[in-house]
Amino acid sequence: MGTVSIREVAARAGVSPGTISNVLNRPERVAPETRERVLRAIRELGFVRHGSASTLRAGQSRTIGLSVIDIGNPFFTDVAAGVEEAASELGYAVIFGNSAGARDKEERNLLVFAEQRVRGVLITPSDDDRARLDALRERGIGVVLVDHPAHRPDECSVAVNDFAGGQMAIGHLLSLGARRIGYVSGPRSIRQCAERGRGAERAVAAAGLDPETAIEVVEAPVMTAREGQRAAASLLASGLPDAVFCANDLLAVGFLRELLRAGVRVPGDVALIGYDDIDFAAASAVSLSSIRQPTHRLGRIATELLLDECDHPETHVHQQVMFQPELVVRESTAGRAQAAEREGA
Amino acid sequence: MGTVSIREVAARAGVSPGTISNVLNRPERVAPETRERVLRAIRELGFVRHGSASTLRAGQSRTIGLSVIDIGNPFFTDVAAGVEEAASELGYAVIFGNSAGARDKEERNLLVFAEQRVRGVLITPSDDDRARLDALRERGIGVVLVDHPAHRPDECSVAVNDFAGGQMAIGHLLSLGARRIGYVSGPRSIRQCAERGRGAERAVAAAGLDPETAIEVVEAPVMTAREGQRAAASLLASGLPDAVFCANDLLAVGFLRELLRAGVRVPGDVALIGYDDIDFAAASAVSLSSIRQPTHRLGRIATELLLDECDHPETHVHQQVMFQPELVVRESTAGRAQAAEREGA
DNA sequence: ATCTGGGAGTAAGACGTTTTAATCCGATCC
DNA sequence: GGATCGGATTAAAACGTCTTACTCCCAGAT
Repeated sequence: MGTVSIREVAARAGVSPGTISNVLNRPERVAPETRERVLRAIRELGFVRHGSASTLRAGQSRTIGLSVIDIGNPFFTDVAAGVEEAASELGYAVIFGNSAGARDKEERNLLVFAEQRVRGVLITPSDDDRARLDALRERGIGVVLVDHPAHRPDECSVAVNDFAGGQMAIGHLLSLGARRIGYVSGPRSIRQCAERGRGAERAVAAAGLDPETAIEVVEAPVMTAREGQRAAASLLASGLPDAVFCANDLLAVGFLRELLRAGVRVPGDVALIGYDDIDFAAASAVSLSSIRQPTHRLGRIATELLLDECDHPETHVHQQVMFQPELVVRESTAGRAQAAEREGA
Repeated sequence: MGTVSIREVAARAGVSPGTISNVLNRPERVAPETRERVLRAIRELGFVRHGSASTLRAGQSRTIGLSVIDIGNPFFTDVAAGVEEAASELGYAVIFGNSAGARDKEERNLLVFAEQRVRGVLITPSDDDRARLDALRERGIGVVLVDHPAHRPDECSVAVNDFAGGQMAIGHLLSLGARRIGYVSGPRSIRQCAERGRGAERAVAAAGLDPETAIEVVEAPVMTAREGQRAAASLLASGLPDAVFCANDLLAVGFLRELLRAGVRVPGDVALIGYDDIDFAAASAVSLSSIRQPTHRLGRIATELLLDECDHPETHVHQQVMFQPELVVRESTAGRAQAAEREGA
């Protein structure tokens, strides 16, 4: 087999196996010319360290696990890209699992992570059951929650303030003069959707309106463009509000399309705002206002927190990072003047 | 530490460690009631097999590596989802790396895979250098090319016929009566773009036209919606063709947007077709015709081929799977009658 | 009664690395 | 010149699992 061990490298360089290990892990303890000789031998023999042997003996690996709810969703894709980037820079490999929102698949992912003795786990939990995560921690595996604020002070989390995002979206629509507002939500069982909805209600109340009457909620079973279209159709039938807030951009894109096809002008007749600010938001027929989340950074920070927790447990302080989302105004909610200005540009 | 070894399970169940290993790996060799006793002990102690120890001793792991060019691209995301799904079903974990098209990052990914002693590697190579892949094979690590046809009979690959896709797209535009056609390409250095372009030329030639004059090529430096808009602006200035083929849907979406904003009717004035059939294709202002690729299946099949190669090297026959893409006609190229019919629906 | 065969389980030695304690050796100090 | 020190290196024992060869024991055949 083409598999070269540390022992053969040692023989070639005329030193003991322990020295090879030192060159690999604490090069400063090895005399420069010995080190050089060893590195040459490594190169010549094409030696690659056996990660499993290393993990076994050292008791800790250089891998982390990432379990997300839906890799097909651009939001999670961006997060994953951030994770991969940061992990790779810090010398860690990423084992990746898609839970698809299914509890048992999530559990399988965690089992695989435990078997691989990953250093830590990044997870967007699909429910509020923390027993499994605590079980991991007892095994010495760090856990950081992603896009899910921690309830407890003894765990790290990185999330974006969905409540504020909801407020922000509705505040913007109100500032345009809207008084009757539609909220196209995903399943309320999804924490993010519920939070955004609560934020929306708060904003309406703060403006002195009654949330019960000012907001009309449509709950879509899944957050896809198709469901957005369907929601639009149903609102078209029952009477359109002044403005609409969709719980994500996929819904908003579908919603927009149905409006345009029905001859409704956006933002003239109805103002529309989405959530996530995915790439397509800027590219749709009427460019879409949205609430931007720092997705890539979310992934990066989560990874850095996790590895800090793992590598420096004594100095590490648990943090519940909460990013603020950001309003991005485009044509779908631009005032007439702004719209005209943009058309000209 | 919360780490329970096979030995403690053995003590609890009153058997030897070897028997635990047998229960885990060849349960049929163990008497039913002993097996039951062992499984109970495993449950009670919360034992989780140490994957690294297992890999070290057995000489082979239950992980595969996946290196893609751009995880932000929905095409690769879908492929990755297919890979994860298949691997998970077959009991394998996926280590994931994003090469971002950079040679050195790709190399780093492969090094990590080699250190982890992955069973095999799925890779969309960013260039044609096969030396590194052959080096992996010499180490006993299987390799399957993804979205890249193999040049040699001794390796597996899974790809989609880009040449045929280009032909198909242009054939469709020609059948609508188009005679001057624009091709908005990505960088020609990307194999897929070049192939689709070659297919386009062939289709034009087959129709008795001169590719040189019938096709106007615009080469975008990156394949984003923004670049699509820019390409549209430049064609608007220099005179629009009858129909346009974009090398992917991101370009097409941007292109479409710019046309609509300029008051050009689609498909009335210009017919437009994209490539990939991403979710948004159906949801854009004028729903977009496109060339669909079986992305998810691409990932699945690649994984299955890889694991077949790894698990049954003696019976495995190398395959170069070439999927055929599929034309999806929507409004952006629909004939007037079809368009009217769809509006009604 | 002895032998044979086979099913069930065990003992012990790898796998390749890391790490601890020990060794070696030349330089420095008194 | 002997003792001491400290840097560089080594020997050897782990880490947890799998696997090979072996033992044990009982059922069935002779």
